[in-house]
Amino acid sequence: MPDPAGTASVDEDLLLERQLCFALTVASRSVVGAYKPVLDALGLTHPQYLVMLCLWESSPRSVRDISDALAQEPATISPLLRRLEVAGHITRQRAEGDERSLAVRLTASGAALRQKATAVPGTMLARLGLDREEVAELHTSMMRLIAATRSADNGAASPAS
Amino acid sequence: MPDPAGTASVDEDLLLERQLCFALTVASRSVVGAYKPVLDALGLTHPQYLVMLCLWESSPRSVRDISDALAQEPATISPLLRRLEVAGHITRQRAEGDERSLAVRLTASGAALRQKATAVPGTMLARLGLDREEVAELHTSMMRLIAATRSADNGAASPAS
DNA sequence: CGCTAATCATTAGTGCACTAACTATTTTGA
DNA sequence: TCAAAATAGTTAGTGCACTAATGATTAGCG
Repeated sequence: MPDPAGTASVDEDLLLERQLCFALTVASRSVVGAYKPVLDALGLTHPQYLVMLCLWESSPRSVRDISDALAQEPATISPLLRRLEVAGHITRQRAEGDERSLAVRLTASGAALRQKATAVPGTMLARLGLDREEVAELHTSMMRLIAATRSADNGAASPAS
Repeated sequence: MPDPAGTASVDEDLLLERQLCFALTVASRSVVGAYKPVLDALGLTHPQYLVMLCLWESSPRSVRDISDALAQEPATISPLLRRLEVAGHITRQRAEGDERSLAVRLTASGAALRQKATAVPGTMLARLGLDREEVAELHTSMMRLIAATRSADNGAASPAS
């Protein structure tokens, strides 16, 4: 059984491996955790903050539109929007042209929250001790990873059909 | 402290900002999602896979030991271990020396699963189209980010500006 | 027109991750 | 020695993220 050249790296891969996906999930959780005290001041969770960023860019948007922008399922966004409505930041009403679609719209309160949020990015850069250049590098790496998973989905999913 | 030179970039930051934390969370979800079909063949979720990696490295471990290794709360690990026990991969019994502690131990089934898991790292590298060098670079970036959040927790919490 | 397809949003159900509160064991120190 | 503090693990409760199924509305086509 023991292949001198190959099996040695297989065992190491089960360690190295842990560093790849593991470091990524820990980094994600850690960064989101670092946002928490800052976003607590706004009364938002991190996913809710991302939705608000979406709406601050353009206000009447459908659920599908938001879920596409955030790369999440509509089923994930739905209850999240309900909480934002309860908090008074958005309204939810059926769209005029298409009664299937929902028009998610900022309230005055939701629009006003944007002013307080303008301080968040700078605060986070300071907290993490990063400059914009480092952030840009990390962003590039993440986008490459995301693109890699997309090609993985398309290419390796079902070659037999 | 509104700096006149900086105010122009504040609006842009609310877009750029989204690229930082947002790209990280999307990348994390995407990579975990890419693992799913591979880990489904082992009957493991991604967090369960990480626990098994832990135990394949050393078998009788306490809950606290595992939770430290994975940087998660014991309350997160606890129900996860219960499912792994139901699946027959581990046993849970009180430690001999300290009745408070739990000895989490691989079963024969759990140890055997390691053989099938040895193929996972190579499969994932191929699926993502990455080589070990790129993985190493990404890992370095993630570790720097994680370290940055740790210093953020320690340093920036108390001094009220 | 009327019937079927497709689309939009929601709900049900599973599993993760966290905080806070709780039980059960040590460990400690007056 | 024996009560208080510390430690180990679990449970309750909230929120996210996903898949699959449901209900409601619109679009397409014979």
